[in-house]
Order: sequence, then structure tokens, then C-alpha cells
Amino acid sequence: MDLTDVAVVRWPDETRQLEELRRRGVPRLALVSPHAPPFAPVDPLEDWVRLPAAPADVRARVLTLVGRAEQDLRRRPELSDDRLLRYGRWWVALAPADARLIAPLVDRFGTVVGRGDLAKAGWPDGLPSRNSLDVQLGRLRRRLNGSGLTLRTVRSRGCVLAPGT
Amino acid sequence: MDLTDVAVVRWPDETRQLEELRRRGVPRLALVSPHAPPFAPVDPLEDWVRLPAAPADVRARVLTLVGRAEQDLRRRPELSDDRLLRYGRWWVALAPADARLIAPLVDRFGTVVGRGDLAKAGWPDGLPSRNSLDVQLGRLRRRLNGSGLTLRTVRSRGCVLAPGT
DNA sequence: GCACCCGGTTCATGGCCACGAAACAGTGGG
DNA sequence: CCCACTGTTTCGTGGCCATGAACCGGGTGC
Repeated sequence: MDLTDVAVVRWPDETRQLEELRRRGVPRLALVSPHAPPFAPVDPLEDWVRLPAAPADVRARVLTLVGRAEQDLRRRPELSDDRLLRYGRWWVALAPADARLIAPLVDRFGTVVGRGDLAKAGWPDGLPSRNSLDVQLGRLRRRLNGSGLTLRTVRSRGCVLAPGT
Repeated sequence: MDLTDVAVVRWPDETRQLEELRRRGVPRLALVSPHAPPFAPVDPLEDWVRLPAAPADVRARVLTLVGRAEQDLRRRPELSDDRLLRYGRWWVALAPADARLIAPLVDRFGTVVGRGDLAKAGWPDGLPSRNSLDVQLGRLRRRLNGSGLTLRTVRSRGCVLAPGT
């Protein structure tokens, strides 16, 4: 997630584009013409600035939007077939076992996945030993360091993959 | 919730006041001096505008903050059956006893729940000992730290779960 | 005024068990 | 051959919860 992920449009000249961006949920900054009326967007992913504006001011508003987009709950990680896990700007290559294990967690991002499901996903033909699941989860946790993702356990229920360090 | 619920401060002159407002979660607009550097607040309840600014522009930003604050007030906590308590961006995994105990409080968010109801919810088959309810409430309170939720007691009436720190 | 109780809060203890980390070994691919 | 990957064991830690005790402020009855 960086500066280029924020759309900047002129208003009212590019009203159509702005509406399209709203529809798609893209973080956006409107540059409002000197004499156009201002508007009052409630969506935290939208902002505006009155022209003429100092470049530093525009940049600050873009940074705000970037920050908010990073905290946005709708952002989800993605796991590709070649075992690349992406989340925002960050990515790792996962080992085969890690990839199998994390698949249901990505699928049900932000909600609890039971240990049973995890075991089934990681070892389709039966868990090899008592706590190999725990060990593998530990390894996965380590791999997620610095990713903006956390694997938290819900005691006696399972695990949640969620935003957070 | 109306225009007067938004605090307007000058920056950098009134930095202290701004920090206090942040701490208290009050929606706030900073009027930034012509030559001060801009800042990039991530909190949707904070905004700023470069001076000199047209009154209409300032008013528009205040309206934005009012709208966001209203949206914020409508927010309610949710308790999933996996014992995840969510409130806005924040969430915790609750222990089984905590989850049972908080259920009626979430149900009747913002209103008083009697100790009898709490006891019944927390211990469906009879209270174990005199003050285990109080102890459990204490633990619950601690767990809600930093969540934007507070558990307040109303003497001789019960407890309220409400927004606030 | 004083003693007492009641509602509420906090602390310490102990048993139980789920989970987590470290360490080691076997295996297979580049 | 080396290294990443995976399985296995062992041990420690820390969450969870019942319980008992101390404490505190505000009534209330005497």
C-alpha cells in the first residue's frame, strides 16, 4: 500500500470518475476548483482539498488516505497457487505445509477456524502426531512476522488470522 | 449530534488542547497556520484545513466530522459464537465465562442489566460462590481496556456496557 | 456518633490443561 | 553435499476459573 494506491481526481470536472472510484471503494482525493462548492464526504476513504493547494498539503492528505486504507477491514490477504501469500504490499513464499494450513484461514479471514478444520486442511489423510499442528502453527506464526497479519489463538476454539502485528 | 459537537482548535498554537481532544475521542478540526507543516491524521474523527480558508470550506469539514461521529455512535459490539467480541476495528477473544457473562450486556448495549440477569447468564446452573460474579466482572473490565468499550456499574442496579474508555 | 452491614472491588492462591518453543532427527530436492 | 522442509518429543508457561480474604465508602439502625 503506497501513495500510488490513492486516486486523485479534479472536481467537478471529473465527477464521473469520482463516482466510479466511490463505487469501487478506492481511496480518493478530490482537488476542488477554486470556486466550486465544497462537499462533506462521510466515508473515511474520501477526502478533498481546495485549489490552489501546496504540494505538501496534497501529499499530507494522500498519506492520511493511505493510512486509513491500511487499516481498512475489507482488505484481505490472498494465497496464490504458487504458494505466494500477499497482503497489501507485503508477501512471502510459503512452504507446502504452511500453504495448506493457511488456506482455510485466508478463506475465513477474521473469523475463527477450528483446530479440526486446520488439521484436515494441513494433513488431508490424518494428523501424524499429537501436536504437530501446534508446531506447524508456530512456524507459520513466525513466517507472518512483519506482514501486518497475525495468527491469534482462541483458546479451545481454534485460530484467527487477522490484521495486526 | 450537531455542529457544536466538533471541537475546532488552532494548530500549532493549541497543540495541547488537540492532544487532549484526541485522548478523549472528540471529533476535532485543526485550523493550520499558513506556514505550519501539514499533518496526516489517520483517525477519521480528525481533520484539518489550511488557513486562510473560506467559512463554507470549514463548515463542510465540520459536517464531515459530524457525519462520521454519528456513524460511530450507531456502532454496536458483536459477539460471535466463537467468542470473538468485535467493536469497530477492535476485537478480542473472550474466555468462555467472559463470553457468557457479556452476552446480555451486548444484547442490551447501553442499558442497565441487573446482577441477577448477569449471574443467570454467566452461571446457568447456579452461582458458584458469593463474589465470583464480581471477580469475573473485574476480569471482563480489564479485557475491555483499549477497546473503546467500558463496563460501568450502577450501584444497586447492575451494569452497563457502553462506548467510552 | 458509632457500629454494622451491604454492595462493590481488588488481591493472592492453587489446580488444571491448552498451547507454545526449543531441540533433534529423518528425508528429499537442487 | 547442503539446506529447506517436516515430524516428533519434551518441557515450560500462562490462561482460566473457583475460592477466600481484605478493603472501602455509604447507608442505616441504635
